[in-house]
Amino acid sequence: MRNKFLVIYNELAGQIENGVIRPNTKLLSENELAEQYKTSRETIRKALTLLAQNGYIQKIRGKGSIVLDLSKFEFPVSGLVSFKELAQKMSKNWRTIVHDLETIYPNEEIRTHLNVSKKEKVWKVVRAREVNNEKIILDKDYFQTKHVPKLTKAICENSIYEYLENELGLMISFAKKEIIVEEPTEEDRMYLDLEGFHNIVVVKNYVYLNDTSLLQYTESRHRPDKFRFVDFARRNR
Amino acid sequence: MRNKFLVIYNELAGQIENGVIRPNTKLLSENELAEQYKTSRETIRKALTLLAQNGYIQKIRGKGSIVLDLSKFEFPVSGLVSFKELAQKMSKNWRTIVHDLETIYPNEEIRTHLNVSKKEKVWKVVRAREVNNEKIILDKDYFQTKHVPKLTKAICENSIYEYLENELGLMISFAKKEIIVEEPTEEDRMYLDLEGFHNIVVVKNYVYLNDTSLLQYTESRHRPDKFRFVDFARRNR
DNA sequence: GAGTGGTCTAGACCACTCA
DNA sequence: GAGTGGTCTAGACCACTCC
Repeated sequence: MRNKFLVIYNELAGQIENGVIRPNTKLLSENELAEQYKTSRETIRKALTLLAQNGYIQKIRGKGSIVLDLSKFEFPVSGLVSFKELAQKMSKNWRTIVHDLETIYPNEEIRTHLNVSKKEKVWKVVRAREVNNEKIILDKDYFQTKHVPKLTKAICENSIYEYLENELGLMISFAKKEIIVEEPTEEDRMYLDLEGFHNIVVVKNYVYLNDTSLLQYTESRHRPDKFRFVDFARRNR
Repeated sequence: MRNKFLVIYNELAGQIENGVIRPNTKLLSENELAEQYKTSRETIRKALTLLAQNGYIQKIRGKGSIVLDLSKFEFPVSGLVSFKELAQKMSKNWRTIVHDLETIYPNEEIRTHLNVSKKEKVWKVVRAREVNNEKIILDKDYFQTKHVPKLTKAICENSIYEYLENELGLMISFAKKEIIVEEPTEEDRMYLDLEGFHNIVVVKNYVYLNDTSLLQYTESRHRPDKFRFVDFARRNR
């Protein structure tokens, strides 16, 4: 992290999170910050733009940058967050149970989702997520074998994301999420503690790499009472 | 719209949408674009960054900017989109039925959501949304009266957002969305065609103005079979 | 009118990709 | 090594807010 603007971003973000810079106060002006960090104003602006995009501040022309009250916006987890990160943040007791881990010749549905040919094998991973002794999420993942040569039970029980990014060096760049509600399937009833719920919240997730190729298709199937999705949206213009 | 980078953004976005620039091809390089538009490279970069953020292109260092296949990512409506915009985009038959339009002294729940005092009145608007002759969404809106002095049935039947932004000149800057699933209330059963569904998808929406003050709290209650939410997330770094 | 953030410039150096 | 996008600079002018 030798990017100047990232260093400044992280320092300011940390100070806001720790209350060193208090909500509803104004940040130093861009010119003052440029002087303080001995850098150009454009670099400061890059850091502040990031802060604004991530919900730390609100920039107001002619006035300054106001520090937002983070506690009002807890967990803008919209983006790309793994179950492990999330579970740890909420400091819950959690466990992952791997029900299936194999390479398969995909059926037509998966082929269209993953955009692969009949002849290509894909990884299929089925995992149940248990939080506070209740199995409430069923994750069905499909990966391109050309990007993921090896996968073990241990990796699936920990975090596949960590493995892909840190071990394999894959660069995940963007994802498309779709949220819908369905009837539970037999598989849902088998692997989850459904307790009579009549619906399942399905989060379909398409994960793309830096070179725009599709890496993964995931269906995350949530028990409706334990589902919560938070999104933080800014007007672009 | 005299911002150079916005003009360039809109021109390129339009060309991508209309297929003039085809998916999976490369954009001209930043230097070439700077020359073509007779501007500096940083300005081109601003336009391209916006294109990338909105899912039009993927920038790859050392290679170039690849045009993404928009049809794969239809409707990245995540952000701040009104029901009217959405319904018109899907070109469905739609209708809005206003069930309630009044100013009230808010109860405690609304007071915490809107962060107002006991003495302040707020607007309460209850509307059912009918699409293809089925009432599938119940919208409950609460507005600060200090920002919205007047509100009529006609406005509520059309688009409150349009009124706030175009008539009142309010500058909406960001919103926090929360999606959960609940049991239907009596009100849901009364105003919606629930047809035996046991759950309601609730989208809670907090809308903030440019000066960081809270304008509106909305609960959008969807029949689960007609609910669909699409989100497009980029890794920030 | 002083100060703020928003836009724009022309140039520099870097890290990366690909032939 | 030529070309690409990523970062950074120092300076300019603008639109806006507030006194």
